[in-house]
Amino acid sequence: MLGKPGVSRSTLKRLPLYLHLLERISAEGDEMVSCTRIASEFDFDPTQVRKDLEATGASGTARIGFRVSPLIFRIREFLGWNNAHDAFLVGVGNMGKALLGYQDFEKYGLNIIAAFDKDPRKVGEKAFGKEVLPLKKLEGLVRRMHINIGIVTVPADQAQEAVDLLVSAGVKAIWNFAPAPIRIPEGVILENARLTQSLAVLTNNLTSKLR
Amino acid sequence: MLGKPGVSRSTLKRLPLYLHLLERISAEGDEMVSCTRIASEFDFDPTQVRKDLEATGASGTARIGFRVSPLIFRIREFLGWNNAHDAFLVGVGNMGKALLGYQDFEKYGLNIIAAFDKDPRKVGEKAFGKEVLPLKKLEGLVRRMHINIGIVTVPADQAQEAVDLLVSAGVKAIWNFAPAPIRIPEGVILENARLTQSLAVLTNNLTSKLR
DNA sequence: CTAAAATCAGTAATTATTTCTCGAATGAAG
DNA sequence: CTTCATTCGAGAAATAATTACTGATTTTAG
Repeated sequence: MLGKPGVSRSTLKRLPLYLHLLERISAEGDEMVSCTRIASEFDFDPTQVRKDLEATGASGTARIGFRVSPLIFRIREFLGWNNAHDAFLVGVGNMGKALLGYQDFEKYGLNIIAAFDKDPRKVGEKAFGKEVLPLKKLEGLVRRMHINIGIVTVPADQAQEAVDLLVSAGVKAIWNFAPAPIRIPEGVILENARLTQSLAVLTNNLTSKLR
Repeated sequence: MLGKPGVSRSTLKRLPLYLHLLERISAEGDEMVSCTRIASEFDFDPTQVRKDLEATGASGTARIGFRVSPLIFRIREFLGWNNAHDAFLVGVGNMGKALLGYQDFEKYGLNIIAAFDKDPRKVGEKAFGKEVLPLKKLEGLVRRMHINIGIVTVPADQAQEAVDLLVSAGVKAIWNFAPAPIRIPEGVILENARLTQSLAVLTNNLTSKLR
């Protein structure tokens, strides 16, 4: 029902891929889908797809496959995307603004309520309909509004500071975009979303291809 | 000298982390560093760090560790970050703009030369000092300027189209930010930088923690 | 000069992840 | 009704990644 407790990171990262595909399939009117079909879209192994789906608690029927709509629901449920999580964002630079302007987070269960910045010139602005507040208001608002997620889009050298502030205010999870090693207390979730990691894979592949 | 040929994705993704740390260490004036120290910053296993560094072709001396500057150079060389790669970006939305405005790509060997967009209203603008050109100019310019990297920041339903255009123009690698399964011909490199994957890990961890 | 501690480097063991294999179920075709 | 092809599901095997172990090396301390 709830899906397995300890699912691997790799599986977790493939689930959104399946989800996007399933939504497209659903929009096209198909009601059933097989792991074979999903796998072929991504050049994955069908068994891998089946195991991934199994992890969410979904089950299919032989020869037919999975019903698309319940499968979508199960995956979203498993990822926690059916219920919105409120979040605060710290650091209204380019990346911060991009995230603030990203409409689709709603679909992914993420609701960025407000943004914070150190720079007084940025405070007071509205960025994509969201208010930019001074950092010193952060702590009180996190507590009062029971915010669980802090998104960190400040420069690397200010990242730990921003994280510490969010954590001490009571945030349960940090989504960090700064390229700096972050330390957090036991029990707080840290997820790093670092473009440089992805870029590293690309440029390494490219240079070894070119030489 | 050149580092091993087939290095795992996991290793490749840890290297930028080490690099950022090493640059900080270097800025603080330290000339030597041990794997033990690097590992402790990230709570990694020291052996893992040693193997990762080994993959770049670096070598250290017993009891002392690695010299910081040559190590930085080796990692950057291995990642292909010492020589700039020219890139075109397609899709000047929020994410596109964030990438265009990101100064630090220069450090990572990425040089975004120009941006392209379908929308005539966006064409002609300058986004962060870079010109926004109409899509129909893309093909010719890729060829003429020998652009190797295409960055795709269009909506999901236009992603394959944008990729096809870039690939047929001769781009060797695609850095895709759109949440859609992309098909590319053999020999072209595809690297997906999808925030939703990272978010999925976070929200799943958070919901299983909260329930 | 010797002993001790720290670290690299190479190898082995462990663990995690992916892929393969097989039996049962189901619908379609003849 | 029987046969066939497809798929799920469960477990086994294979592969990949991480972690542990051992010996060699080098500095520091006594």
